[in-house]
Amino acid sequence: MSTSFQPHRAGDLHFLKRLNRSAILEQIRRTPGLTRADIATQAQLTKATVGGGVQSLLKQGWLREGELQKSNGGRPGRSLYLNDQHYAMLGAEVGVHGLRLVACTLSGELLASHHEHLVPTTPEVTAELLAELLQTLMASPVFAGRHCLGLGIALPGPIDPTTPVLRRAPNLGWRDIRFLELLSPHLPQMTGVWIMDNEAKSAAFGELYFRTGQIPDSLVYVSAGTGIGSGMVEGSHPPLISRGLQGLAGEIGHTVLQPGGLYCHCGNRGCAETLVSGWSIRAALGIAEEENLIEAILPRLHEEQVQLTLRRAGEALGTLLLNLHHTQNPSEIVLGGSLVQLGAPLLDPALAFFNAHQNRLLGTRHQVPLRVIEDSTFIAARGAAAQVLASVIHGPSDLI
Amino acid sequence: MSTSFQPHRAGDLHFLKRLNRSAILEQIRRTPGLTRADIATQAQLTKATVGGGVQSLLKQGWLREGELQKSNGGRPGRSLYLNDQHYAMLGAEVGVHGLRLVACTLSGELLASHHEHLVPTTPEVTAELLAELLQTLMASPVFAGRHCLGLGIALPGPIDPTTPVLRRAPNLGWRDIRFLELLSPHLPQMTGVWIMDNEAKSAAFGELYFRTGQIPDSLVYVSAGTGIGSGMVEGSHPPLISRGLQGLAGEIGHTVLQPGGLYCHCGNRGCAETLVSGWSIRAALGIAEEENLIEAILPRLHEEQVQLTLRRAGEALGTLLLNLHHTQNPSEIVLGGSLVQLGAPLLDPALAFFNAHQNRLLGTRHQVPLRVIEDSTFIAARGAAAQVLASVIHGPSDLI
DNA sequence: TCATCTTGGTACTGACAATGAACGAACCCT
DNA sequence: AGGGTTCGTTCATTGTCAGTACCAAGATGA
Repeated sequence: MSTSFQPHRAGDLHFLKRLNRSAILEQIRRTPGLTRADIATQAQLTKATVGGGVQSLLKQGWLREGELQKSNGGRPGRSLYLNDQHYAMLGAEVGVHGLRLVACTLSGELLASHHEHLVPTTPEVTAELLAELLQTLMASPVFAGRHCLGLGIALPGPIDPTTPVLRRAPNLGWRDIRFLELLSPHLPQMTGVWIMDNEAKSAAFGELYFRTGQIPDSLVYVSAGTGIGSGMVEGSHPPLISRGLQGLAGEIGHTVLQPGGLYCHCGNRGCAETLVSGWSIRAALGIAEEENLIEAILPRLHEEQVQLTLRRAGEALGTLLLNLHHTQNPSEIVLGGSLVQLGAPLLDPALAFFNAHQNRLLGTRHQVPLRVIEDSTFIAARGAAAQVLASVIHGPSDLI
Repeated sequence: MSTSFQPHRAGDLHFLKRLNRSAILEQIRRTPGLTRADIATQAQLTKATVGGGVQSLLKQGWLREGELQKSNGGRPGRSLYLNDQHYAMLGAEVGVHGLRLVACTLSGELLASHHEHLVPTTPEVTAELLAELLQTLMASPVFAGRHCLGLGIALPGPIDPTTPVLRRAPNLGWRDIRFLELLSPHLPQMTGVWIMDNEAKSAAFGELYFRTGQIPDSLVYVSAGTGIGSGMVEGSHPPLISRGLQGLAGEIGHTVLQPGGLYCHCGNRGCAETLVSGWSIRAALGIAEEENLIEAILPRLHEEQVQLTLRRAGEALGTLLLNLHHTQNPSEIVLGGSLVQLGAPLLDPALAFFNAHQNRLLGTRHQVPLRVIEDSTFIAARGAAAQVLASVIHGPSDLI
C-alpha cells in the first residue's frame, strides 16, 4: 500500500526561523539583486526580521552583498546575491553512453564537468568507477575550499521513490539496484545529502529550479534518446516532482499510441517507443548496436528511407507532446536527449504537429513555450545537483 | 506568461499558531478518535501545545470530545472527533443532465442533496436557478444553525485557474464564463470561500480529501460521461490539484489514441473521445440527443452491434487508463460518470486490458487499486465542498 | 482497601523569534 | 545647508512553544 504516513506539518519557533531564512534565500535565488527592503515587502516580513535573517545567511556563506542600488529619493538599498564561493553540489548521470559528472554552484553554474564515454557494465563496477571520477572532480582546484552540500545521481529508468531503488533500466540491463548503497562505501568522506532519481525528472527539476526571473508554474522535460521518458515538476515551494506510486510517472515512451501496433520490449503493443526512440529508429534503418546512432544517421539524411523514418518518428513525437499537453498541461516543455541532434528532419514534423493541434480545444492563439536543448549532455546531472540544493534549503538540514 | 509571483512562504508567530492548529485538525480529520497524546506523538509537538490547540478548536466548534479510550495502564485518553454540528460546506455541479447540490459536514457526510433534472440553458439563467436551489438547501432544517464555510462549484470543462474562468464546456455550449461572478449577485448572504473548478478535479479532490485511515499518496478520478475527463490530486498537505497552465490537465479525452483516426469535435483526429465517450457511443449506435443514453442502451445490451461497440469503447478506456498509469502513475484510480452504469459490457474489457498490461514494465504483481463508483451523482459536488473545507483549513482564513 | 504504577492532560516558567517604534545612515532635492 | 525620503539596525515588548512539575484517572497488586 501507498500510505505516506507523514503527519501534517507542524513546528516550533526554530522551525519558523528556518522557514523564514529559507524564504529569504529562495527569494534571492529567484530574483538575484533584491534588497532587504524588497524582501520584506514581498515576503510580508518586517524589516527587522529580514535584517536578522540576511545577517545570519551572510555569516554562513549563503549570501553575499553586492552593489548599492540606485537611490529613488532616499538611502539606496544594498543588492543581495547568492554567494557562489562557499558551497557547491555534485551531480552525476549514469547513461547508456557514459558517465556525466558536474560540480555546480548555488546559482547552477558549472564549476567543473566531466563526460566519461563508456558503456556501463555491472552496477558495482560502475559505482566504483563513478566514485573515483567524483573524487577527482572534488580534488579539482575550482572546487577547493567549498563545502559540498551533497551528491545527486540521475539514472535512466523508473525509480521507486520510497526506498529508493532503480526498478529497471532496460538500456543498461539493470534491475532493482540500490545504487546509492553501492556508491556510498566508495565515498566515505562525502558529506551532506544523497539523492537518486530518474534522469528526466532530475533534468526537469534543474531546468525549473535554476531559472531566475519569470519562473513557469510547471515544466515537463522530455528526454528523447534510446528510450523516451519525461519528468514533470510543479512550481510550488519547493517545486514538486511528480514521481507516482512506483516511479512510473513520466514513462510516456510506454503510453500506447497505436493500439495493436508493433510489440515493444516491455511486452505491450503500440507503445510510443515503437514509433519514436533510438532503438526503434535503429531497428527501422538497420543500424547495429555498436554504431553510434547519431553519427550513423547524420551522413545519410538525404536518403529517402531515412527522411521517411524520421518524419514518422517526428509525428509520433508531436503526438506525444500533444498528449502531454492534454494530460499535464505544463507551462513549459523542454525537449532534450540525444535524438535532438538529428535536427530538423525529426523535430520539424514534431513541432509542426504539436503547434498545429495544441490550440484546437480552447481556440486560443497562445502557444505553450517549447524549448529544444541542443546539447543536453549535463542537463540531468545538473538537475540532480539542483535536487541536492533544494533538499538542503527546504529539508530538515541544519545548514540554514 | 505563467508566472506565479507567489513569494516563498514565510510567516510570523500567528502563522505558526495557525499552522499547528491546522495540523491538529488535519490529524483528527484523517484518523478520527485520536487523543491529545496521540497527536503530540505524531506531530512532534509537546502535550502542552497540543492541549492548548485542542482547547481553542473545541471552543470554536471544530472538534468535539468523544468517549474515553481503553486505559492501557494509566489514565485513559479522551477521543477527539470532528464536530459535524457546527460547520457545513455547500457544493454544486452544473452538468449536462442537471444541477446537483449538496450540503455536507466536515467529515464529508451529506446533510442534504438535491438533483434538479434539466438541460442547462444560458449561464445567466442557470446561475439564477442554482442560486435559488442553494437558498432552499440552506433553508432546510438539517442545515439550521450551522455556519457555512463557503460554496464550491464544479463545471464540465477546462477552467483557467488564474481568473478563474470556464474556458469551454462543449456539452453546455458555454465559452469563457466567469460563473462565480454570475452567481454571487443572487447569493448576497453567502459568506465564506467561493470555489470554482472542473468537475473531475473536484471529484478527485473529494475522493482523496474525505478519506480516513489509509490515504493514498495520489489519486486520479476518471469521469466517463458525454465526454471523458480526469483529475489528479497529489497528497501533499493540503492535497495539490494538478490544473496545468490553461486548466487543460486531465483532458485525457483529447489525447490521441489513434493517429489519423476519426475527427473529434475539437478538430483533431483520433482523440480518445472518438473511441469512448457518450457522444461517440451515441453516434455509433444512432441514438438521438433527446434520448437518455443509458436508458436507450440498457434494453439493447444483447444486440451484437451494441456489444461490439461497448467492447471497443471499453478497450479504448482500458488503453486510456494504461496511458494514465504510465504518465501519472497515481496510487489509486477512481472511475465514475454516467457511462459506468453500462456495466460489464463496457467495464470488463477496460479493466481486463488495464490489468493485463499495467505490470509489463516493472514485472511486478502489484495491482494499482481501481475503484468503480456505481452512483457518482453527487461525487463532484461533494468534492467541490471538500475544496471549500481545505481552503478554509489551509488558506488564509481566520476561522482556525 | 489502599498504596503504587502508569499514562493523559494542564499550569507555570523560561527561551526565543517576530513585532513595532525609534533611530541612525545615506542619498535626493531645493 | 537643510528638509524629505528610503534603507537598515537597535531594543523593548509580545506571543508561541518547550520543559518541568503537577494533577487526574484508571490499572495493578499486596
